[in-house]
Amino acid sequence: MLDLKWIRENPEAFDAAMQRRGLPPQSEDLLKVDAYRRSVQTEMQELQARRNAAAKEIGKVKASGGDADALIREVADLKDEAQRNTELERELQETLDAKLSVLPNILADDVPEGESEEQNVELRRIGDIPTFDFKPKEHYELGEALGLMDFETAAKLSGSRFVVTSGQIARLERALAAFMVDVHTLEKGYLEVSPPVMVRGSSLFGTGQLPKFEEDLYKTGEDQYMIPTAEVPLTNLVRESILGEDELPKRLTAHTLCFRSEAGSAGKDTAGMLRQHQFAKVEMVSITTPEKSAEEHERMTACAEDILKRLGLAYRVVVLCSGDTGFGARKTYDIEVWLPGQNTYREISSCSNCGDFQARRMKARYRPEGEKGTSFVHTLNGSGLAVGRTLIAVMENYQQADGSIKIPEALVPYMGGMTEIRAK
RNA sequence: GGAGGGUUGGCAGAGCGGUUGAAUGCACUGGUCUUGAAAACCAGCAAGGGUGCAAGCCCUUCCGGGGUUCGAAUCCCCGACCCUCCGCCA
Repeated sequence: MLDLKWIRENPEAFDAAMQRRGLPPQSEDLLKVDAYRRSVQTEMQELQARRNAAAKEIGKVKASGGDADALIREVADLKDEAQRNTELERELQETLDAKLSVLPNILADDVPEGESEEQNVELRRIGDIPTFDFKPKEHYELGEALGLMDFETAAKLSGSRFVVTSGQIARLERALAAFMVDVHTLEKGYLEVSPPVMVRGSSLFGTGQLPKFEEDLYKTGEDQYMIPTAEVPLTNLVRESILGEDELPKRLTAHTLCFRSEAGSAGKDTAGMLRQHQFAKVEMVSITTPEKSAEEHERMTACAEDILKRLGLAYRVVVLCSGDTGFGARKTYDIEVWLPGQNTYREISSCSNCGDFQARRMKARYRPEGEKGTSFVHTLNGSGLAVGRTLIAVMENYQQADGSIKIPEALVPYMGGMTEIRAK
């Protein structure tokens, strides 16, 4: 949510910011409603003040045994007027909220201009792309040949975009998640959290998935949804709270399942387990001060990168351009891992600095040391990493000519000492 | 699912329908004292919003929404959540 006061004071900057998002200028429309709302509010407050004063007066008169009838009649009139005013004010407030809640975050100054992912800017490539003296297969070919990955049965059970893994592939996925969480908690200072994977609408509003992106979510009840990412419960952990500056930064990580309806991506990545309705992800969330959030963004991205480095996977980091940056983010780094089977880089992590955008929506504040009052915290989130996609990457990058898969060294302890997966 | 109890400021915890935005304690901030610190003592300390150059003034908020009343944290109704007991159950 954007700061209306800021829009009021910087209408041109606001319109320019929206233009970067491909949206028409709308400060005029917004501020018109805002000005009207405030005039109604001021009027209402004056009525209220008069009513309060009269009510107190009545109390005094009555206490001293006087006759307060005239005053009582006057207040009754004020009340009707105030009622109508309140109604109008509420309508205007709702209009304003509806408009504000679908406006995307203001992009950071250093986000490159561009319309689509084509204009994302590559920042660095790390690791050596592996070479094969045979044609590398895609993960699902490998998995099916091993008899440990079954899409047809999954479709029978659940429909398209599901998979059943088994045996050492299932174990490998579990090992990956455990490895990631261990690195983040034992080495990077994140607190492991096991949050609910079903949340209320208000939580989704807080992180920005609602009201705009409801069709991407699975709804399980009147006001209950499956989470599309653990960013939602983790970030909402601080909703409606006022933290001490000494509690920041808060670094949280969780290994959870995520659920996405993938509405609108029909026909995209239909083969294999690249794009599923249900997938595992290790998520990182940081709650920081405004001064520290940019630095924290780099740190978080480095934490995600470190997982790839330790798995010996080649990757590149891109900064998303203005047209590709998500609704709630000021700036986003995508990490793309090399997939030999596809002969290309594919997204495996996305690290975003949301600034105070989510904090404003969920009223998450802190007390800056040495200052009076409170400020909104900054929130960041990043995958560290998408577990299913990491499984894909390991399978494809560590495949051997006979269809077996070597286990990356870092994972061997998590695989009970096993060094490769091969068909029996 | 059935019965009852609860939800008050950063936390704990009072609160008769009428100057209660809310006692008290803790925490926090400033000061006195001290070589320094601790302790003790004194003082300050809710959030959001409107208006104003400013000082300030005003409004809202005691889980949320309705209602009663001249006036509600206090009374009534609905909802959410929490707790206890019973039933069912992974």
